Amino acid sequence: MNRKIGKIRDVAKETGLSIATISRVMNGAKNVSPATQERVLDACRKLDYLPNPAARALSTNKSRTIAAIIPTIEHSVFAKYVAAIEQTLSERGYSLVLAISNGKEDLELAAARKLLGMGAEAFILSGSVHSPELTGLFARRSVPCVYTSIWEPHSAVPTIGYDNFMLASDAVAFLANKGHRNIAAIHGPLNDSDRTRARRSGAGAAADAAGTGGIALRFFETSLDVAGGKAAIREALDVFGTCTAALCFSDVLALGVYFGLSEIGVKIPEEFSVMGFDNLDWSGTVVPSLTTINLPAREMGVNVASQLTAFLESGETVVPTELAGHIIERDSVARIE
Amino acid sequence: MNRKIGKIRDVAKETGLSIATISRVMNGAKNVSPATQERVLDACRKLDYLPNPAARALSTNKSRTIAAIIPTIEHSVFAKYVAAIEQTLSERGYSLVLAISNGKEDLELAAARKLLGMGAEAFILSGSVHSPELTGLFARRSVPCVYTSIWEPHSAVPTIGYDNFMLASDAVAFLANKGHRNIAAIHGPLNDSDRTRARRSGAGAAADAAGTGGIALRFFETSLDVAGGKAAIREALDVFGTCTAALCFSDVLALGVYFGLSEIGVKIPEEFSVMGFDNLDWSGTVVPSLTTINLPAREMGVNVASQLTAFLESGETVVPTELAGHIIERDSVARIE
DNA sequence: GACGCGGATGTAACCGGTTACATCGATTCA
DNA sequence: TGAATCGATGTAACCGGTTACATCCGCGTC
Repeated sequence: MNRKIGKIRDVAKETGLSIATISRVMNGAKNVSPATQERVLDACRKLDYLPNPAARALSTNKSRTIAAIIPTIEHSVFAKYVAAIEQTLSERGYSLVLAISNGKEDLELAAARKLLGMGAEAFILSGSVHSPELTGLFARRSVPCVYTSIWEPHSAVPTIGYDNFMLASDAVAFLANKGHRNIAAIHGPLNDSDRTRARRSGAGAAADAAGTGGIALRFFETSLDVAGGKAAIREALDVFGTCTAALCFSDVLALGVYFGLSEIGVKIPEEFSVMGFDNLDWSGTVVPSLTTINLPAREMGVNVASQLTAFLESGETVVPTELAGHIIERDSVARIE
Repeated sequence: MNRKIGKIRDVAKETGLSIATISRVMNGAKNVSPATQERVLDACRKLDYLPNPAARALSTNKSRTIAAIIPTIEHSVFAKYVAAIEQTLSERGYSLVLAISNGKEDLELAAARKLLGMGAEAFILSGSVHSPELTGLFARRSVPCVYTSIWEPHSAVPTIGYDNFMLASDAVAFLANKGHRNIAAIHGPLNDSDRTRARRSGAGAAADAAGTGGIALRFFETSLDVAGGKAAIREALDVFGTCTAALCFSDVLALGVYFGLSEIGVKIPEEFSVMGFDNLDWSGTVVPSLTTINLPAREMGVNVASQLTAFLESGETVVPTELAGHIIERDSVARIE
């Protein structure tokens, strides 16, 4: 035990007050005289006192720590989202513990156990597909938990996010409306993400809905990075030569498509149209600027963090929330007849 | 208090053993008979018992939590680095609490206080410039701490990272060697980052060293994102029309330069050379592939996390470590005479 | 048979806070 | 003047683990 750091008893001794009073001051209780308060605060400063978080957590049964388990933090929209969560939690005096699952259910479960065993009070997960053990674990301990990046109003666990099905469907409709009839949809690994699956279904539904004179939609699965996009567009052009547009389920993939096309001298949008998903910070800057779907990543982070802290503080139940995404039309999609 | 969740006393009751024995089993102590161990483990499973982290932390004075305060998590090399830290800590049974400082000293200090007051046992900071209060705080409480992303062998606090001065200097030498005499160096906000300053000095030193028939190096400060790079190259071309190469202190900036040049129809590398810094995962995929400097972000994360946990576990002092960065020559820099 | 020894287990103090309840002095009111 | 009230403060139990130390038991030895 480090002798240097002051404990509450030391502060009590220093001020001649009881530990109860010190504790009251530290927690901003109302019934302490201003004079005493001042005295205590001074002593704290002098002794460099900081309440022991473990002791505090032990008696209050609150750790002021919230865990987020995300599939990845590298590239894509997750970084933005995590930053928003961190910021918001921080403002409210909570900390964020982070775990990365790489989209694997078993890693996610292990991470959850670890974080639970580390005192996390609430969990932020991505998507709605999780190991049953995980959900069981949370249920038994009644740990508050929310699913994000998706919108499923009837989910047992509240969701806060956007409707991936609808957005993808809108995207296809948008392209169709521009005259595109043969569309390559490029997406990341399917079994890692129900968001991807939802987007795929949504795109498919829109294509089907187009009915007669309908839309040919072909899916191309690839790795979720720039190289993946580049490889996928090459394949698409190869096996689906009639396609005139690529709908990428991430701006990162779209960037790969940009370079894939640049490499073979195909001009965007004159010769080929590209549409993204995410609206990452650079997507308006690339040339041509990328038509994409804005996902409210920051907003989502703020919302989740606020609701969860509100719940923990005052029991306000977290209400499932759909955040609007919308198409941002820029220069990468051409109208064709 | 939630009645559902089992406490150690419940497990003791269930098995008819004492809490000491339960505790021993939970901590893998050697002197428990295999039979008892089995019995305890069964009971734990049955009661869904997980040791209370706060209680554990209180008596052992260890939280198994390490804090990292980083300037940003969005774009750039930090995401990769954070992912590596998380993974490594996770493997060793530690958790990562994350705070984002946006490069502001006061935010950093506030974050550190909060994290300290939340039980972080060690701190990972970026760069070597921090508020004196921060360093004082750590010193008084003797909280282990390491500075990363930089290499300063004589720093009082151990550094684990790469030599930004040297790498930038190498980069300029590399360009000079390719015949470039007029170089625009594009970098992010100066006062946010001593890494940027170190790179700037290094580049300057290399330019000076070139001596007679020397190198004209001009610096352009911009925002650290794709748009920043795009704006900066435009400015550079404007006020420094003789330059033949841009050295970007981040691949993100280089990407902006790519698009800035593409917009005005300047071909890379035939008409203009571009060099990056970071070696982000996409930098080999862009067209033309980007010549850049590989920063060992992942390696750095692993190294920091391992050393810190080793220190906390067994007191092994953390040894300052220089990680090698190196130039990756690809296609974006041309040799000119 | 007494002794020593070592492995398995139990007892209880302790970690550093929070908080219900008790106490105390001053003020107010009948 | 005595009772009731109230605000400020103190006392001590409690949160749920860990761990030093004590105990107990079986076994080999002399």
